[in-house]
Amino acid sequence: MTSAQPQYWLMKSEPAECSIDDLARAPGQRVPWIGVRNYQARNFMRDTMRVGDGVLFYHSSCAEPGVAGLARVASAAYPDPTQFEPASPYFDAKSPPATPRWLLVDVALVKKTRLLPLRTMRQRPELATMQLLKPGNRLSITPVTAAEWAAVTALLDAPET
DNA sequence: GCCAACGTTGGC
DNA sequence: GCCAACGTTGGC
Repeated sequence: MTSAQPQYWLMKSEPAECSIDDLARAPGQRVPWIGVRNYQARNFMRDTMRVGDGVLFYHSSCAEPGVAGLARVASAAYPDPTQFEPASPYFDAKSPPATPRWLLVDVALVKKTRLLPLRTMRQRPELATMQLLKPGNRLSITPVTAAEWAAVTALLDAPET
């Protein structure tokens, strides 16, 4: 079974670090997803993501958290260079250079959308299954089902109410 | 700034 | 391998 079903993800980014506008201004409208230091999120990038997977680009830790755009996975996983940069906040002294602990993928812009606020998402029963909305969720990368993706993109396309 | 949730660390 | 302490996330 090699046929690839489309896969979808939600990826959190602090807009003070990299906003949807920063992504739109980046060379090739593409950025390396630096800074993931959680094994579960790393494993998603390393083991499950494929080039072309859909990404909900989510703004976290900001005044208006929510989905700010659509993107796609643009590379296979490769070592996150910031783990070896002592001046970086993402430096990890324990990561062996020969077998880097932390990986990343490149993410490319598909389109900036209007903001779909977290508070709105919480009100939509069709989104209730999203891992993002589960109590205590902190994972910065979570899988999104095809049904959830369809529901989110439908809300983004719908006129604001 | 608070705090709940939860992942990681390290002593034993 | 247990588990308490600690650190981080991230909404509010």
